[in-house]
Amino acid sequence: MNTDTKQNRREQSHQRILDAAARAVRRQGYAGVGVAEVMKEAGLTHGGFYAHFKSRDALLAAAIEHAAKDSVRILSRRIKALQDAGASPVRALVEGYLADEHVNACERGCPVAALGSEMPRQADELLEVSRTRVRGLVDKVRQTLPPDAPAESAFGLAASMVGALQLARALGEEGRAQLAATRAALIAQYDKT
Amino acid sequence: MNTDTKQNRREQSHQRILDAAARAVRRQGYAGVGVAEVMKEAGLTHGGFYAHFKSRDALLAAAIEHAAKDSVRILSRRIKALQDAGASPVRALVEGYLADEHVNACERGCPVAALGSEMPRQADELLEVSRTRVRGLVDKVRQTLPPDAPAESAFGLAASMVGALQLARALGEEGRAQLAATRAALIAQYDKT
DNA sequence: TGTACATCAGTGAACGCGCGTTCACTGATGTAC
DNA sequence: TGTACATCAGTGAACGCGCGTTCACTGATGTAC
Repeated sequence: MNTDTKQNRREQSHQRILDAAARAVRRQGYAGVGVAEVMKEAGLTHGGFYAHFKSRDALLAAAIEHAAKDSVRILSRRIKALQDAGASPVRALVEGYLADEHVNACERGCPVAALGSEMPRQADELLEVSRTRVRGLVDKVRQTLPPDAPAESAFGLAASMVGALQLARALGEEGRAQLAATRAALIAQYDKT
Repeated sequence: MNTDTKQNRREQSHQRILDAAARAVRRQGYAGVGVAEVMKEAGLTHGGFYAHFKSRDALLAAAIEHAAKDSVRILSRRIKALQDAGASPVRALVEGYLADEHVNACERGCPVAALGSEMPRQADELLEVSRTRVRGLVDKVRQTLPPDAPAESAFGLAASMVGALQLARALGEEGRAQLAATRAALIAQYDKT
């Protein structure tokens, strides 16, 4: 149908804007996302932006959620591959999350690691969305740990992984060497298989 | 001497600007530091800024180093008090770094935790200064751990503490509860006293 | 000691620029008859 | 089937605002004689 075509075009544009924003926010942080740049990356001009989002802040909130979905999809695939290759759930999680690929591909990676230190500074709506992402990460870790693991250990492992990813990214080359050892240590500690 | 007085005034202004910037950068992030706001907080007008620093970026680099000194001073005091009260070095480090006071007083706290996710995005000079701060934190942890601890464990503990502090700050109230358990777990893991 | 001059930290107006936002318009797509 | 009209996603010029930076000036402090 014709109506469908028009709707589809709009929807596709919307998705391209969201995709671009979800990458930009992880690459450049909350403050680094510019309306014009995002629209350009989506193949549009800046003027049309407000037909898609109420404001830059509304875009950011949607972008965080979109980024989380994107990251979960990529990480899940990697984790599944590791499990298929024989790794235990915990080992697959740690090796998947702290993979060198994740260190390098910040703009497609976990938004909690990409934005962690900026989250507490955000205003209402953005803060709430960001908190939900943190809880989501901790939950994901909790579901991976064996059911008899202490309740707090999910938060601890999530924090360790986020911190290690950030420090490795900040240090560059020399950080990557440290990561390998950290992966092994976390697996030794949390994997009771 | 009169020359001294004039020099002193200048030096005092310089310090107040640095202090204000060091707090601002931890409170608001790299992008959140504004020349006018910092000068105002230092009790001056914005025009005089360039008599003290070559550029906003030069201020930021100096502010990071200043923030690190400020944070080390505060943390060292807290850690020493804990040791004086009978805590082992590792316990004092973990309880001092992950103290509720540190969660709340972000603008006087560790710059690595306050800026971790933003560091990889900074340009040359700022990146180098930031990396040095990460190395400084890892070194501090290494010096606290017993000499026979595995070489990589300093990076791992530093990452765990930075990540835990960030997630606790992002989560607010509910994060503080998780922190207590994380402190205990990290001490149990790293303290072989 | 007092007076005229020099210094220089700090002031505040001004500038250029980028960014978020608005809005009148366009032109391709879809509808009515 | 063809023609006139309606819709609406997207365009691009324009706006106001905040920010980094510059610069001519001020006025208190310090120096020279």
